[in-house]
Amino acid sequence: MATTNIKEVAQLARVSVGTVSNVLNRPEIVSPATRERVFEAIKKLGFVRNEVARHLRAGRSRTVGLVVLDVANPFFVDVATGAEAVADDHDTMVVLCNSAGDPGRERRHLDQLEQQRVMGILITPVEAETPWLEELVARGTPVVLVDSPATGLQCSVAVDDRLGGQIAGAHLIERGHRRIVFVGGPPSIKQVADRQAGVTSAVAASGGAVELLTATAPALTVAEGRAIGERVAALPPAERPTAAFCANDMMALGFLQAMASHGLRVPADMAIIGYDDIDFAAAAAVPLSSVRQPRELLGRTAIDLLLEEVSDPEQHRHRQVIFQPDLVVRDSSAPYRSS
Amino acid sequence: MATTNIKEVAQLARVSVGTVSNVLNRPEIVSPATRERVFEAIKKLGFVRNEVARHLRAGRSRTVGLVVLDVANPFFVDVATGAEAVADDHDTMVVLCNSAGDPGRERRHLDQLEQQRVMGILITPVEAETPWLEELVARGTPVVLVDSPATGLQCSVAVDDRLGGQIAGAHLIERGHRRIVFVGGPPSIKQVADRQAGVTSAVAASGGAVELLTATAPALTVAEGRAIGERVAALPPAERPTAAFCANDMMALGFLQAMASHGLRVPADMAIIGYDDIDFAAAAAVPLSSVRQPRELLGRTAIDLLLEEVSDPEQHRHRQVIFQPDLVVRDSSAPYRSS
DNA sequence: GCAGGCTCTTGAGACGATTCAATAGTTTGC
DNA sequence: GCAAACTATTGAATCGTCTCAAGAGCCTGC
Repeated sequence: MATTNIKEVAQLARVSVGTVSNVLNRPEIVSPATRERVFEAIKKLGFVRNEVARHLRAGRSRTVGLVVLDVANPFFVDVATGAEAVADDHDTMVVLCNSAGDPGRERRHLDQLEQQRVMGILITPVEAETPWLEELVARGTPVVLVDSPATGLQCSVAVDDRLGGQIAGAHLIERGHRRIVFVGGPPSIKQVADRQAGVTSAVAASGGAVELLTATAPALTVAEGRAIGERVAALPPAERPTAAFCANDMMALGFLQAMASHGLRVPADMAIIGYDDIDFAAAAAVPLSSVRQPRELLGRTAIDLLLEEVSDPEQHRHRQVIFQPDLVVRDSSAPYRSS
Repeated sequence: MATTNIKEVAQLARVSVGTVSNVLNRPEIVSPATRERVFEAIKKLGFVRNEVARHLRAGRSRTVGLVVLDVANPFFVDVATGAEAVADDHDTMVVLCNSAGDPGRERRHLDQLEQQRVMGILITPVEAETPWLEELVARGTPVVLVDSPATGLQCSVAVDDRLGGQIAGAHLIERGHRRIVFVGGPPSIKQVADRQAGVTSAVAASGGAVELLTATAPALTVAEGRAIGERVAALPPAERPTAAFCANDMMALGFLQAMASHGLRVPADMAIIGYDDIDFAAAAAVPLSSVRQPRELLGRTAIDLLLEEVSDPEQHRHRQVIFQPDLVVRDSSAPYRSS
């Protein structure tokens, strides 16, 4: 451990600790000669500031927690990248925490972050109901919900998932599909529920001509997408849907793999549309159509809101920012032709 | 900010701060009645321990920094996942930092981590020469090099990249390729240099029958892989290599996309082999052959070494752990047939 | 020569939790 | 009944830094 402290520096430079602190924080008020001596002592001892002590004194840290549902999902990595870009400009550190869709892990991370007195937390919650979060906010840690609209208790940034689902559904229906499966995850995740509601409303708008099936998995991963794909592929052709709308691209990629391994052609036998438009979607076996979200912008906006709240808590009014998704059509949802 | 402190709890429970601390840390030595009163006060006030103060007092934290070359590369996400799994079992937090291949960013992250007095740092350095790192170690922060063999100054975990390159090269040669391009990144990155050395030695072993070209990019990303792919695709067919060995899967995916957009068939016109075997490699347009590394195991082993060093610095001897890569053959490197 | 105004520097008191020697109170053993 | 042993609690010191009121010099102007 770098164990040299400001006191040793002060001794070596023959000044008081207060002066060393001044050299570090307001060098202009220290005389050049003294400043030089202090710098030399710092260098000689290899002194490194103890940020922990500074925080304790200051009462607040320059760290923001970002709790995401799945670090393995590039969507969240992009959100994090956006947030970090802004944080960098504000001398702030972002610590990335992975709840992996597990409320227990989420809670442990939140506890840890609160105990560390982070400046604030950006979070994509596992569940729609978030009593811990509300307590945490009540105790004074600012929170911004990411990719999940808030109830007014705090700020949030989100993309209109209902609209996204609707766009995806309308697209598949327009392409001639009459039997569509929604490949989703736990409906407790707000985004999943909304996307499902969106596709459901698109189907309803078709006036009964289109049938919507639903498959749910415990997590939005490639493996779960593949598992559902296996089950769908195993259906007798007459019962099998001709198109799948997946709750995210990870699932879509897994679903796509299952189609391939069962000899089903995409999009001829099965059209697929994903969600998020992660970079890997375009590089997939069959380039994936997907509902695109402004990933980095979500992260940037979230931390902007947080920094705004922190810098002027009195003036701050909570805001709910909502972005629009848009559809990226690639090969996986080419027009339906009955074989 | 959760601003209630141990003192207020003590007042409300009508005990001393020492007793509150005891309730928190050694509840068994406090009488049940007192303990209960303190718990009630804690609950009533919504008291949350200040980890910063604990840390200051204790002098050491329960946090480990993990500095990676590229968070957008799932390889590193998997390494991080492995490390976090072990950390979880030791009540330790992993802070993920992204150097993005930029020495400046790397240095800023290292400074930050040192100032926060983290327990130790796991890092995949941007450059082979690492003077800052050595100073950091000299000042007392334990460091474990990840995916990069150390010089003996500290522990390291790595995969034999030279062997990996050799395996990939031998495989392509065995498949009949006589003109191979190495799609690499900055040679300052040790892994890249080693993989290149490996393929070079495989080519040398062929006794002059095989020609090896080299393309380098400033970063190991999908975009850079695509850019190199564009250049290679533009070569006259006679000069064009028939196989590409990419420094990692991200580049391979980009390279693959470029082939597709130029109408070159993989593997008929161009065989491709990647490195890392990330999950997306199997889901690519043409499933990618790749040199597999034990990704999570790297992370687990790295933090194991770190925890070992921290828990008993006297006894600890630095170790260099080296794993073996193995080849995963998929469609992208099917046998070469002259068109 | 001295008041008043500078410029630097100092030193003490937070910040919030932990630790430990000291103390008060209770039980046990004989 | 009293010393010894034990239990429960206290209070002060400590970790490393920052802040700020106060002080020490020094200069300037009259």
